[in-house]
Amino acid sequence: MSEQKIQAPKGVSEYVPDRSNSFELVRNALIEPAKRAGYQLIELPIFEDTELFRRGVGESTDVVSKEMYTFEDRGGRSITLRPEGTAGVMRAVIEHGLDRGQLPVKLWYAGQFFRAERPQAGRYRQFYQVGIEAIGLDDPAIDAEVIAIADAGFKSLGLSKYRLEITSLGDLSSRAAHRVELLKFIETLDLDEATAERAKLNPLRLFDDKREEMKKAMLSAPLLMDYLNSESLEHFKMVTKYLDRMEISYVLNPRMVRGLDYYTGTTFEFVHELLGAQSGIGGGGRYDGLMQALGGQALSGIGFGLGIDRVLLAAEAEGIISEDAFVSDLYIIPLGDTAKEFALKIAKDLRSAGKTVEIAFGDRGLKGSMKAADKTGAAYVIVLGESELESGTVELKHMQTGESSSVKIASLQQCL
RNA sequence: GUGGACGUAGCUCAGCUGGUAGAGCACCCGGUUGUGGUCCGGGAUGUCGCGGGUUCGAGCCCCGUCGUUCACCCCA
Repeated sequence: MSEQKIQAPKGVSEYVPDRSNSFELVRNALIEPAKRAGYQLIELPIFEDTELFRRGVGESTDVVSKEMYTFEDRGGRSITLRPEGTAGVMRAVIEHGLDRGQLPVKLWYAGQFFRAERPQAGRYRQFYQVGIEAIGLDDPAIDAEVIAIADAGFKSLGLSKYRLEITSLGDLSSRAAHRVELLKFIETLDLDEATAERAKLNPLRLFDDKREEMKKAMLSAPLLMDYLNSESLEHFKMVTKYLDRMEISYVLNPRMVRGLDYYTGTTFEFVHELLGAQSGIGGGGRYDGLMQALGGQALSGIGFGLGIDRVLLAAEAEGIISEDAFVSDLYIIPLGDTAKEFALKIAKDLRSAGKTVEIAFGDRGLKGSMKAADKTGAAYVIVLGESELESGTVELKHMQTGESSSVKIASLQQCL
């Protein structure tokens, strides 16, 4: 009688071999450009005080109002599994006084995030992101560089079927002016109950409605872009100028909507063409009031979050990723117990010299072991038997050509 | 949260109008005793997601449940 199988919780994304190789490749590719731009790792807890997200992300957002994994810990504290990265980073920056040194503070992170949504292709309850934050200066050149870093990650993977959309959400005064006009406009529309409810929470949301009739109705809606004050407009123009200079192509999307309340000014999104409804592979923007809202000084910041799961899906959709990432330099087949002892020792020494070495375990016979060696894709194979142990010499077989040569065990390292 | 589709060996799937399960790939063993990828032969494998119900009898019908998937919503 076997026990009932336990399944993974609903909607989590898991990566097991061989696909995990692709996952690792994607994650590292997305991190690398940030490191090269001088960003440093910040490793943070996966759960935080619930209040952090209420204040940081915004009470009115869907993320906070209905998608958080919140629970009480044993001390009666309200804890929430992080639904996004920026709020936690800001909390840590303030708590550790990182903003007291030279600005901007430049940080990167990678890890899993949690949102209790209905799962769908590219949308999971536990998902992975790589993100960066540049805090403390509102130089538009930083905005451009942040965008360039994200773009470089996608490009290094070979992605091409995506586009960068950017806009500016302006500063608080620009937004307030626009909001008045937008609300006036929305009043003239005949909305169903659910849509009216959404409009109440965030009128900008209506720009994102997928229904044709709504798209049409919103065509004549007042655009935030047209309400930017001179400062905001100037900042945005500089950002696009820098992007042009770096030859990063983008499309202006004055109807872009973001789901987190803290965004101000420069805002962007990377959209992939081959993905389904969940086509955003990354996005981010500037946030002016966030640090202050969390009890820190009034510094601005900008950052992005890139979805590793979705970038992997996109890379697979473009057919630019292969799973066979792991290949050993040498595969050792020991015949007999004494040989096994030597195999372990040889493998250990070669590994500490930087070689990737595998051993055939389980006494399965030479033929089976050769098959196993073949499957791992190892470059070379040696068989360790009595005669080899006596002579201290092995036949080093190159698997692709099938040719082999006699090599002293002591000098294996130089031959791999 | 709302609506639709789906859930059979590790994987991809077949299974006619209900009669207690199959293919391909993968896996293991062997093809004269120490050398792989091809070929040939042999083999193991499933509480047909789970729980109820209808029926003489259910993988096929009904209900529930869990999960997957697609769209909405939202977003990475």
